[in-house]
Amino acid sequence: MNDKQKTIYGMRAKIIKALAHPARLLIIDELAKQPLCVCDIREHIGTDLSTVSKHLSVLKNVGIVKDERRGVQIFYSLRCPCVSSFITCAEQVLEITTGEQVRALAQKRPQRK
Amino acid sequence: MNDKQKTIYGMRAKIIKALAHPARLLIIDELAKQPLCVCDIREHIGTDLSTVSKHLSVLKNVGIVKDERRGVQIFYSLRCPCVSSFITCAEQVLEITTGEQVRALAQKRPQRK
DNA sequence: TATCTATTTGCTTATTTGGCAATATAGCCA
DNA sequence: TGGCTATATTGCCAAATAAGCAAATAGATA
Repeated sequence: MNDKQKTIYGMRAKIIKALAHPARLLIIDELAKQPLCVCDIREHIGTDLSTVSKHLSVLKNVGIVKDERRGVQIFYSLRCPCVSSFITCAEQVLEITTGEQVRALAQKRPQRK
Repeated sequence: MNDKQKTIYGMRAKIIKALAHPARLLIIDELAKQPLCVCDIREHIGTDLSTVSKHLSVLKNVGIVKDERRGVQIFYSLRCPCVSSFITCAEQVLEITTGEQVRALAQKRPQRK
């Protein structure tokens, strides 16, 4: 991996890493429906407000969400809706693997290939 | 976030986390072209063989790749090609953000909104 | 100024990563 | 069959990174 590749793949990984957390995936799911303020999101996640804020800043730093102040509240929304496709794909991987597990369990007898 | 959501989003995050590393993204990119053995991948990445093997096991554990022995070598391939779309989406996010940075730099004067 | 909302900072704990060395595994050949 | 070799994996450690909570800080509005 040369320097150019390191840069490119490093930047991509940074974005994907920002999504690689249960709370942040939930945030993405909710923001895909509508923009929300921090306290709204806090209710969905159920952790400390500062934790929510940190997750949002992670997503904001890599450009996945944007924020906009409306009075005392700050609303977040998706800047790039395609991130929802991450979840779809993750679901497909899950289906493939769990599907195979189910089939493997069902095949207690030697299978005819 | 209730228990069911924790499970669902946890599983999804696990899959996405498996992709959230520069070396593993490069592996995905290469495997999208053709199946490769560990030593082939090692040449692309340029780290210790054991490191490559670990990355592959991370991908295998979540079901993103599968392995198959051919003679003395073990070939890895994508089990779910949709993971390539992660990279495409990451590119889009990058374009949006870097595009905005470029525009922001170009606008040294106050902009008419 | 008082209050409501959100962010930042400091700190501890937990997780991830990469390299080295040791170990395991399968194929191949005498 | 038994041993040899090429290939791949695992264990262990140190360094780097991330997560979560709590307290302090900032910004808007009445």
